[in-house]
Amino acid sequence: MRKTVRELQKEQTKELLLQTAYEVFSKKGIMNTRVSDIAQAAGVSHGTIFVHFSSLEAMIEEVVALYGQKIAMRTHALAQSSGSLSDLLRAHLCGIMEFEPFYTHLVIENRLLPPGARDSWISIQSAVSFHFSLVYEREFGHNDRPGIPLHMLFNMWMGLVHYYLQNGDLFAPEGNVIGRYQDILIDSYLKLLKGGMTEK
Amino acid sequence: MRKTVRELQKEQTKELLLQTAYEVFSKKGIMNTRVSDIAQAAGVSHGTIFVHFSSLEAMIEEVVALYGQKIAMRTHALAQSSGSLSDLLRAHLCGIMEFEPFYTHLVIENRLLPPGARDSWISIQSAVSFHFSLVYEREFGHNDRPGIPLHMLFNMWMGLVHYYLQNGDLFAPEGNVIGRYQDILIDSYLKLLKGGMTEK
DNA sequence: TCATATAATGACTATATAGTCAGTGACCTA
DNA sequence: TAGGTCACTGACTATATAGTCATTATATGA
Repeated sequence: MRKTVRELQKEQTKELLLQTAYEVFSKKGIMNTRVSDIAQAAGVSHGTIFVHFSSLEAMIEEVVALYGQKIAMRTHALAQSSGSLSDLLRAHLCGIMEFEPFYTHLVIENRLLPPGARDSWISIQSAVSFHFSLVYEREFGHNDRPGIPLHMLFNMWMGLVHYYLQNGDLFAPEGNVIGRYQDILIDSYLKLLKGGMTEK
Repeated sequence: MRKTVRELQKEQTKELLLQTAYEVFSKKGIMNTRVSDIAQAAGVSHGTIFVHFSSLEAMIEEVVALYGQKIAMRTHALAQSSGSLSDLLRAHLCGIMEFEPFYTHLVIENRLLPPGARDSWISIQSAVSFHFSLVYEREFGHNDRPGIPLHMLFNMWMGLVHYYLQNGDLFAPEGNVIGRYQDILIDSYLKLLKGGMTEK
């Protein structure tokens, strides 16, 4: 059955709301955004939001799910062409950089978001973890760092990156934390990792 | 001039409010706590809070300043007796562990707190940074890790620890993240650090 | 063409909660 | 001991804001 104009416009409006919410969240933070902020930015009335979402929480969950998936997909795509761990880390940071303001608010607020949003957040991490393990074992095997579990190496990388994003107001008040620090982050991490380690 | 009973009781009440707020914050999180939660837990009326604090924000700032200082002092004390970096990291984690629920909420919420509270949070980090640099240079000098700035090594440690605390709901749902992971955290970090590095 | 369905509207309601203030009784001091 | 002071009370106010719903205007399709 063909789509009527109405159905099409409804979809467009919802699309508009999701994207507008993403932009407002990126700028103001998620928990600091009011329904009216989004309505106003999208140029629709307050009530329209609730035509498309059952509640603000539901809307947050949907926005985070949608853009979380975009982030994961993009990271996935960039990671495909990574031969080395160095490439992968750079791909990871590139993926983040494309969504940096929003991603940063997820880093800052993820524990305070509705449950579904936190789940989406965690699946982004999982996607990265998958590629990290893959590339790491291809490059080094898994016995080169006896006593340090692979997941710990992954957690160190994530911890480092998120630490910089979470404290972005100190590290790069203009906002481009990744652009400014990606080289030193990757370089330092790899030097530490490879200290005394032989490649496969 | 001697203190009157009144003055004394006023001080006691304020003390009680600060400590009660600390406890409620530790349990419920800071931004999720209402004035009435604290009043009820302390067994005073709602209005009493505002006899002692000009606003909820001011109260939060004062609580975080007070307990932030306690944490810093305690860490300082524990770090004094640290001969090696290993000792220092353990001291650091011990210091955190004594305040773990509250400290965890600072990790999770610090970017959303009133400005003064964030300042207090940052000074805790500074205190740790100071000891870290001191012990590190004593143990290794500062040329053993060419190409990795000392502050980056510090940020990696902090990033790792905070990553575990921030995701404590995944790592240790019962809450004792540090107790459960301190050995592996210290061990992994030091192994990574010392890979191929000679001591001074 | 017209009766119906529905996306959008925005005024309205319900609720949560920070902060105020007049009142009270215990303490203070002269 | 008497009048004043002040910590404390809790009902009250002000405000912000999520969510509702009757109404409107437009598209649908018989």
